Amino acid sequence: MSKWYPKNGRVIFHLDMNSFYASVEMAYNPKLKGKPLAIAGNPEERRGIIVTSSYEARAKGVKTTMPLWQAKRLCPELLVMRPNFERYRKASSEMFKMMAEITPYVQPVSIDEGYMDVSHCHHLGSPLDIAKGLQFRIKNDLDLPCSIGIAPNKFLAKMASDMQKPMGLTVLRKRDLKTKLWPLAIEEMYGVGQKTADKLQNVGIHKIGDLVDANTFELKRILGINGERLQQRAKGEDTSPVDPDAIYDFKSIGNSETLREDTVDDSTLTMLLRKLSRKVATRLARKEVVGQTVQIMIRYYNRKTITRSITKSTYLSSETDIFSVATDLFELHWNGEPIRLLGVTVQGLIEKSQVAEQLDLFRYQEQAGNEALHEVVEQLTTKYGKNPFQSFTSSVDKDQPRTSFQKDFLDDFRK
DNA sequence: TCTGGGGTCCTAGGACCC
DNA sequence: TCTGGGGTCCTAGGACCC
Repeated sequence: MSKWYPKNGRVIFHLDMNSFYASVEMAYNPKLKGKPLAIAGNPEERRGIIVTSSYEARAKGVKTTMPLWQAKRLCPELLVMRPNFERYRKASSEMFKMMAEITPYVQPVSIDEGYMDVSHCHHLGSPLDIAKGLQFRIKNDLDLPCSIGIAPNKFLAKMASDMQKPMGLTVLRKRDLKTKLWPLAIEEMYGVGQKTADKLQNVGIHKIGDLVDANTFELKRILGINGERLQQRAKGEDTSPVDPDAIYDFKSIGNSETLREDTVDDSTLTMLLRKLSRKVATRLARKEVVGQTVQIMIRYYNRKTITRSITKSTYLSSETDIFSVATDLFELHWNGEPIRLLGVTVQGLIEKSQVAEQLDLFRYQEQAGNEALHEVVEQLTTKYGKNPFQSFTSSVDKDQPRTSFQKDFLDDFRK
């Protein structure tokens, strides 16, 4: 049975839904099938952008993040819908359910993609058969297309799922790297964006394969720790585990909004801050977490963006508290120029239930600490006839020379 | 008529402590 | 009179991904 599985090593799937939002809409309304369809953030707004588009739209040059007006110019017959997140969430949870029926080692990465570790699924057949079955079910039951990459680690699985779309099944083994991975352009590599691609091209690295032979010190000099990691990945090495719990320890919750028009109007900006604080508070409450740091983001008319944050000594989660801190930060740091976008984020999150525990622990430590300190001071006072700490304070305050009493104490102390 | 909104991770400097 | 080095926390910005 285990003939298909490596003796040492893992079998990882990366499942990626193809043009997910558009595909879900087509599953709901089959009349949309075969037509150029785009999902746009806010179709009525000037500043709407393309979130996803069907393959028919892509054929006309429509791309994700393209401003809507530009997409319509390229493809005048483009059908545009606004996102319907309820539908997408439902389809997503059905898809993850099907994955979880195969193995509990499922790591959701976003609404439409996830990793699976099927290293121990011998009883279900070969990896390729498992992947085929999963892809078939998702297509048959949900009417949604997906691509699956099969590889010995997450990075290669991710690259593999990208190689054939839509409805691709791609196996990428170590022995396939030379022909399937290394010839790809460097900007195709997961983890390499425009900036990194520019830096790498400047030193003659144009293909993923070029990374393999590159000098590691040189890479580290240019890209920091990421340079080393990219090289490891290019060599096909990635030990990061499939972590089903990764989605639970989120680190921040934030909301931001681009205004219809750039503005300096105080009441508009205050209202928006209030609205964003409320949204964040609602989401914190739903997840039953609280946070210690509040961050605001201001994007000005010229797209220059600043963030300002402050960490409080207590945890907060209410709309009132978040709004109050956000307003303070805003008033302190806004330079008065027209604003395009505002954002409010709460970071340093912990579970609500942990706050009480922490508070108890803190009280305990404080109390224990105070008791211990009192004891020490008492002992010292007995020994020297008076509290040495007090005289230290006064001598520093008044800039007086040390008394012989303090010298004694210090000598004693340093022993 | 340019370019959304949700995140994570890394870096780097300064404060502060030991 | 001049002085180390490591660790952690906080803050701001940048790169990347979906």
